[in-house]
Amino acid sequence: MRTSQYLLSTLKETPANAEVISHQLMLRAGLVRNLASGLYTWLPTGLRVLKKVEQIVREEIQRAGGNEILMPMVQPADLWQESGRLEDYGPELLRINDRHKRPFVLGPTHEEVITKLVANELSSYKQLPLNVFQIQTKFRDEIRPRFGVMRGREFLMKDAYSFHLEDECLEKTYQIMFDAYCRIFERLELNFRPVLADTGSIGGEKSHEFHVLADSGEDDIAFSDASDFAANIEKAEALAPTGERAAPTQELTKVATPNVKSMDDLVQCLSVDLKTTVKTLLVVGATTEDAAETVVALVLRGDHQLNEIKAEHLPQIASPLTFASEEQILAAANCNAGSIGPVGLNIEVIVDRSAAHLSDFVCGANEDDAHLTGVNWQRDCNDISVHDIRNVVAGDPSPCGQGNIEIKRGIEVGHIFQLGRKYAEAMNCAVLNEGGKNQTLTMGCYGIGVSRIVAAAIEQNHDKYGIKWPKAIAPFQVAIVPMNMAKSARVKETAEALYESLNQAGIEVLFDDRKERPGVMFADHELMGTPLLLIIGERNLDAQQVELKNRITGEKSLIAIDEVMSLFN
RNA sequence: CGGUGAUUAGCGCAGCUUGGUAGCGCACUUGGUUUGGGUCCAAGGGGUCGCAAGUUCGAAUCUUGCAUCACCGACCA
Repeated sequence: MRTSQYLLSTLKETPANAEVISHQLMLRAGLVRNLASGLYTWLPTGLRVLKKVEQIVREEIQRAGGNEILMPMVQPADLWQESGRLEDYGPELLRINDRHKRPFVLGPTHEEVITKLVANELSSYKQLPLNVFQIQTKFRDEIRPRFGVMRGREFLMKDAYSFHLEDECLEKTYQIMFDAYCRIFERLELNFRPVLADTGSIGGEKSHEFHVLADSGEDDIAFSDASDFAANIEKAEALAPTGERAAPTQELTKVATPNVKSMDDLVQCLSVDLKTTVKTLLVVGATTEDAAETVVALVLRGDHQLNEIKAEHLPQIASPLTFASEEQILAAANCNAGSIGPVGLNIEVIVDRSAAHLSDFVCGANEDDAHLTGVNWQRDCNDISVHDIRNVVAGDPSPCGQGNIEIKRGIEVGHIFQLGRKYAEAMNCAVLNEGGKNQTLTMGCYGIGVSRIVAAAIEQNHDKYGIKWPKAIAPFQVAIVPMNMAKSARVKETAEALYESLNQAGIEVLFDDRKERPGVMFADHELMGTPLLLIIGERNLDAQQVELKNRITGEKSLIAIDEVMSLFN
């Protein structure tokens, strides 16, 4: 490709509304352009990268036994009615009507469509297991699209689905896909980790996320510093403190704490360690039939954070987790949010394991501007249940039993689930088993965010000059950069000849035939991240040499023109 | 959806407080100059100042409403 024929749209200045580095560089290097919130056009350079990621994903999923298909992006709402997700999925699901006013949705995922298809196509256990996938545009009407293509509303995703008669078989395919995912991210040369994950709205039993480690990531990942253990913080278990709880030594005392609204205020006011206090949060309880909305108290040590996922998994608590309103708080605790405590509270009290291990602690008195000190479980507050409801923090013992927790940020680029029979049951997806009886299938589902990977790769591979593509996904393998070609016939001749040979050899080469100054060309190629530059100038032509510059290492060397082609063998 | 902020040329911004009919840098076009790291000189083109209403002799500027975009929270590949 010659730059004179190429849509090379680089920007010198950073667009104002791009926050993270990958978004800035994708705009500056001319990979994408914004159309509307969360919607992006892929320009030639970006599309080249996207296609390469897509191809690597395709090859590895095929190697793992996947059959590629392509399902419509527009799906009848009826199907979603059938699975129950028309209501469950919420406003992220974009609903549309056709000209006959028939309801459709824009597919955010394809469990319904594929399950329906398989239900129709398969009739015997002999056809199992089956693994099918597609690489398709998805639409999710995200509440807040951000960070460019990292969280767009429209995005490219590889989604695979496997079907099995028995759970053991699903388990096997799950492992095969797990391995395929590892190979994919290895080929992409990304620094990634598989982590234990919550199954979220898709539902199911076992689940791993694949995260690319980067500070700009939106998820916190908990690692053990002594083993392979890694889990999304949503999922990472906070172990109960070891040893017996210390016996009470203090009297229960009410102290005045005027204007104390937050934990910080409390620590200031009473000069106590945050770790010897507890905070009490009121949330809406699970609604029972014909009963009014109830309120449940959650008690955490002052320095800990509530893990909303863990909390909403408890049967006593409404899902999604909802905090109690001011009126509900007043009604349940007789005070405002800053002074709630578990002592004498007339509602269900759920205490975190760490908070439950405290003795002689400080808490709200259920009376404005007052707290209790010297509080002790059992003696002062008895009717409680203890659960793990907090986020792990760095330094906690790892739940795997080895080492301590470290926390890093990650970008979720893949997610695999063992779905079980949820969709197969809803969509009536069954085959005849060996005994000639109808048997509902069990399913796995496996996603990869193809467009998100492009952004994630940049987050991990850039410097102050621009993108440093991993070789496997660079838009071009090499760029020819001639110095002052307009004035030097020799330079032009050499550049044209090299371009011709590289093209002949099927190497993706970008020939910078613009009439630009060298600095402009260097800057553009560095921004775009082409791994190799062939710099052709009068300076080295007498010796029949050209200069080779490696974008990744920054190394420069001279190479005989005759040797150039051998670089690509 | 809640909180915050923005919207003036393709991009980045100034002008708004104190109303008088729009400017800077980059990019673009033409001519010259320069040619191994974003040259320099000169001349040019390009703007319904997000939209609508109001106040006023007069609105980018003041008022009100709306829209869009972004940031912080809940969602997720």
